[in-house]
Amino acid sequence: MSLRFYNTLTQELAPFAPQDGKTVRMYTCGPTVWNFVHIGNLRSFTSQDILRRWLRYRGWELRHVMNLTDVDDRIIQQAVAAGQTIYDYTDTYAKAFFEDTAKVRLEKPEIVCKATDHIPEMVSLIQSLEHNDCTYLSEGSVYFRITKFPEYGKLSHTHFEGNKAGARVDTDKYDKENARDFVLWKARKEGEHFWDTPLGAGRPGWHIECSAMAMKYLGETLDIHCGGVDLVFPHHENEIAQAEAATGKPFSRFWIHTEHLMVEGQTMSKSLGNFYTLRDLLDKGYAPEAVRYLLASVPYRKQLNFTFDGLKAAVTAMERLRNYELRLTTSKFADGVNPKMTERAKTAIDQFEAALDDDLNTAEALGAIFEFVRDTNTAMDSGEFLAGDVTAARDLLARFDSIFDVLKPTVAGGAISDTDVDALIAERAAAKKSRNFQRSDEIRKQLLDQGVILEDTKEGTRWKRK
RNA sequence: GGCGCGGUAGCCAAGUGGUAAGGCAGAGGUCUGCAAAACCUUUACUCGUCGGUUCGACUCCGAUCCGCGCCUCCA
Repeated sequence: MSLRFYNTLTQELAPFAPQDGKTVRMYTCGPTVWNFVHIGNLRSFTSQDILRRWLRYRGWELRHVMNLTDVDDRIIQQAVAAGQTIYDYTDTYAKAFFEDTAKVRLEKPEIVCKATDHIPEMVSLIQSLEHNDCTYLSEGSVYFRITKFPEYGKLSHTHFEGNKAGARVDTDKYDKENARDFVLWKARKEGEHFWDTPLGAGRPGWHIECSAMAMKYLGETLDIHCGGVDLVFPHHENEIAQAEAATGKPFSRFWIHTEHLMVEGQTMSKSLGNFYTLRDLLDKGYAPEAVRYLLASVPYRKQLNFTFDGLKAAVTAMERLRNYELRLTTSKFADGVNPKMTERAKTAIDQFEAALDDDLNTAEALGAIFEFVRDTNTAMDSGEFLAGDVTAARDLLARFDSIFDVLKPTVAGGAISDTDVDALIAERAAAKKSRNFQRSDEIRKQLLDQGVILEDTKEGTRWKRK
């Protein structure tokens, strides 16, 4: 079976290939840079990172655009409260966003773009819509008239009633003709940041930035557009309306949405006290890779229930894989190649690839890896795993890690150097030889305090960082 | 009310018309100066509930209960 994804637009699993047969043009809705990234955000961004990596694994080139929303109501409020310009205010969080996402090893999209750098593009798109008679002016703001876009609702599969202007709503009482109409350009308000444009002084509505920037960098029809499920309506529905009413072409071929994350079975919210930023978790001592592992391990279309027990389980599971890699690289195996092992590795690769091809089934992909690990560990114990089998096993791990990226520990700055570790291990070996176990254990304890774990094996002592 | 996602062992979770992957936790064992690591055995006669279709369903159909999300800028 070929690579396929679930498309929100068609509500079906469909084979995927980029429209030009070469480069995937993908747009993901990035963060609103008004706060530190939380684990709910990170769930979405992690699933998009897995998608990125899998598309490349499958040989496609990638042109991935992600926006930073750096102007909206909250930002304006917060910036005013902090006595800063919106630029200074959002800069802090934009920087923090990339620091945080780098820690959980999210690849940076090929193009990252800020809303405030694309005001002319947005204005121009709104003008196209004006030209197509899809807009109207009300109290200085420009609105999109959804009656001009009959397909409105096709993404969220909603049939909106009462689309006839004035039929059910006394338009005189409202600034919109229809309750579902949405603002493209907001008239300037006293004390708010604004731009002087042909549309008048004001600032962009929420949705227009994505349509404008996506089309600027990716053309009128994207291959994939991603976001969290909460964005299906109204955000993505409105993006479609704006883009398609302007161009007359499909805005995106695939719409891929990540389900929400819950915390201890409940919606994550500040008021429930179960709201966690990545920084909160790292402050509690969890490795960023463990967070990544946990977020990646549940398929993206399933709600993920985040718990600290789950995070601890992720730590252990990840360590199991790292221990396996360590064993693979440090153990000595008898010469030769066991065809059974070669075959076993091939099966694992097939299963791994089939799982991810199937709408990024990460849980099943992990299952394939763990089964392989168990089987080959057993073979190592029994002596059936030979030196010539190491390459195939390492190749599988490399394929796995090119997607999951959790095997290499994050080494803190100022950590003890490899040579110092080796020197202490040598001293400990001497102590052990003279049966000075007190000194031997002392060294192990000392290294442990510095985040280094020693393991004695038949072939000598091996070590790893915590 | 409308739209959508889901209910599988203590927890997380895959799967499928043919008799329940994997991870974590638990129990017992092997190995071991100790500690790890690793392996073995063990933990769902059962897949929310009730009907139906079928030789056979957890998997298909119907009904029903429960959880979650969206339907006013929250990933």
